[in-house]
Amino acid sequence: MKKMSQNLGSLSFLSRFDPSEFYEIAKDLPSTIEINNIDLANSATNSSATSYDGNMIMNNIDRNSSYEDTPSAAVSAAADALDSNIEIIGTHLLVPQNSIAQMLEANKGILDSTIIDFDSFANILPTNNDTIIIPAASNLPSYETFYGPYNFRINIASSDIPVKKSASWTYSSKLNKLYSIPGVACPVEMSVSAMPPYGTQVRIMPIFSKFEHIQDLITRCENHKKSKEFSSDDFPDQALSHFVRCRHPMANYVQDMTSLRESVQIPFERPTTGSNSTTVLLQFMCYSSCIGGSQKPVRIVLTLEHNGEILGRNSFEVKICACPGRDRTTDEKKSNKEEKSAEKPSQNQKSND
Amino acid sequence: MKKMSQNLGSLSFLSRFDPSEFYEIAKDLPSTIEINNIDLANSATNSSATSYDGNMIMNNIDRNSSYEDTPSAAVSAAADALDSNIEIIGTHLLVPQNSIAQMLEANKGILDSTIIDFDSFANILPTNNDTIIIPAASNLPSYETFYGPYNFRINIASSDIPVKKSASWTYSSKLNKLYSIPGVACPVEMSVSAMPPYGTQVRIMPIFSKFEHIQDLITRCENHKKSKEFSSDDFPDQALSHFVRCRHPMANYVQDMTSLRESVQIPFERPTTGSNSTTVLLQFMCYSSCIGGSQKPVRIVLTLEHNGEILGRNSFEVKICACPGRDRTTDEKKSNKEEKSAEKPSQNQKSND
DNA sequence: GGACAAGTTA
DNA sequence: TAACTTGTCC
Ligand SMILES: [Zn+2]
Ligand SMILES: [Zn+2]
Repeated sequence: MKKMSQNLGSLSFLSRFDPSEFYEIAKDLPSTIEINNIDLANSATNSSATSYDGNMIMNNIDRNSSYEDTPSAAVSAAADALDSNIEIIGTHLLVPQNSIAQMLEANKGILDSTIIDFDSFANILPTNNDTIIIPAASNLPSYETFYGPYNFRINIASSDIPVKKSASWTYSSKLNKLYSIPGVACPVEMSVSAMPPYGTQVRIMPIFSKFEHIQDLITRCENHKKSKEFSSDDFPDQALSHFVRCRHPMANYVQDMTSLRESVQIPFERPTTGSNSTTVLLQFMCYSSCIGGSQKPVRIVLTLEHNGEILGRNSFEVKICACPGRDRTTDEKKSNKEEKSAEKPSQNQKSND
Repeated sequence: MKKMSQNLGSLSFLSRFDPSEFYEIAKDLPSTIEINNIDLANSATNSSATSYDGNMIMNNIDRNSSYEDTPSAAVSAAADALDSNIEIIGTHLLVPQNSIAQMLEANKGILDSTIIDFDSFANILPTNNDTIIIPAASNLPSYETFYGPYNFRINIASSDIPVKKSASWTYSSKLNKLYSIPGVACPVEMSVSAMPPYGTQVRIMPIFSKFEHIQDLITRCENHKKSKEFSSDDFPDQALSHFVRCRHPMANYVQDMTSLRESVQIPFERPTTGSNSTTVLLQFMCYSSCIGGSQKPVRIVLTLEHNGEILGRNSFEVKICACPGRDRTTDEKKSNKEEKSAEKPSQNQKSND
């Protein structure tokens, strides 16, 4: 447990951090932080839902967490945090800038190194009982795009026009959304500008992208888990309950012990000579309607990881359905219609992506 | 195992049997019959799909069967039987009249008693290898209406007109079809003209009514079985997988060991003084769409039983759905439309009920 | 690929 | 209760 003290003044440069720059600091952040005695209710920032300027985003690192409570306790802790003007966006904690900034300002001396080691704070901070426990990374995953030091990117090749109604999968680059029939292998290309260290892996994890559902786990429905439909027998038993499968001989189906989230890991491999991207084949083993339907959009998050450090992150939305072509056309028509009606101002706008 | 011989002449009165009359004979029929050496391919009767006149219906009795094979073996045996001009209707075996009639004619002497004891045939029949095994009652259930010696009848009270679109259940007497939201207790009235013997029970069993699906088992889908939805905790564990629940303190949730079919049994109770019917509350624990959808219509069969003997049988179709009122209206409109178009002859008519 | 069926949302 | 969503049939 790391602790930080309060009332430390202002460090405005923190609000200009972009995610890639923040990486060097964030990669060694602890996954759980206690903040002592910060009077969050008095923080001036009342951030709107669409603009986070003036706030500091603290990136949670996906590693073994010291947050040992049950998921429901985590949710209630998260609710507490929200009540205190701390907003949770993916696995990020959005804390009013002046609070964090003030903390850091008073301890400028220890910010000289390029990597902020929060352990350094341990001995200068008081401990008392009214602490806010911020949930760990494993409870609230992020899908924020983060190319990282190796410029990790993904691409899904799709013949956009015309949309083949009968295709078993199709990708809308306009919506960054993949449509597929369950069990169909969809190719996702990954690229880096430089080869990451040996042992780097790609984790593929499905999450609900809306904040209201982001804490819900995604797993196959009981009906499809029990049925042989979509299944081939060249998958390990662990894959049975996983919504996402990866057609890779070294695919490793894991479940995080703390968050209970299921994901697949594969080694990151150098592209074959002459190509500048590696293709991974993903299969989705339930209909979107099995796991929440249209009101719970699903995102597939690919993270480049090395020894638990996040080296990059990309994501795309998926809809697994019986008629990918039809449903993509419907979505794109609706999107076009919304764009037109967005030209005249309306107060009820949702900004997706 | 009972056996019957061949080439026995004609007994035309058998074709005039009605189900109630047949009861006295049928109640002691063995559940498995082997027919030896009958040249079914040469039987003259080529019964049409809509008329079974001129055939004899043998009622299978629901008791411990000597048919010990797996369900799939039973299905293939049934298919063999069908190939041989024996048709299966519910748990009834439809055998060309001349075959059975000929068998019985040659053994007229043993038909003198009011109850035909097929054991009497045992010593006059040859045994050899080319036998047809007819599946037992437990494999193919019947839903044929049979009021029986106690005039067992059911009724579902429904305010027919106008159809309340928002009702949680509604009954169409025109279609003899109950529409209900899952988990809703629907009242079914049972009546008898005389009180059956002590220990008489009512068995409630769901079956698919179409011949193509009648051998399929009906059980709750895995999703609803695992979910707490629709469930109250005042039901025993055995009820969990049952599609039909009965709100009766003595309800007994059973599964037939041979057929694997699930059903609920309750004691048959005398109506409260002043009433001439007993009401039983039934709950249906999955959507019809969970267990096959519109192409697999479901019937609820209520049988009055005493020591394994069938004393009466009634049934009604059910559709368990989210909008009972809407779907009933749709069905009745369609039914009206079909009635009109049925006035000009068409060869593709399906006679339901 | 159109039309239907049927759970869900508003 | 209407409209929409979305799996399934034809
Ligand atoms: Zn599923
Ligand atoms: Zn169900």
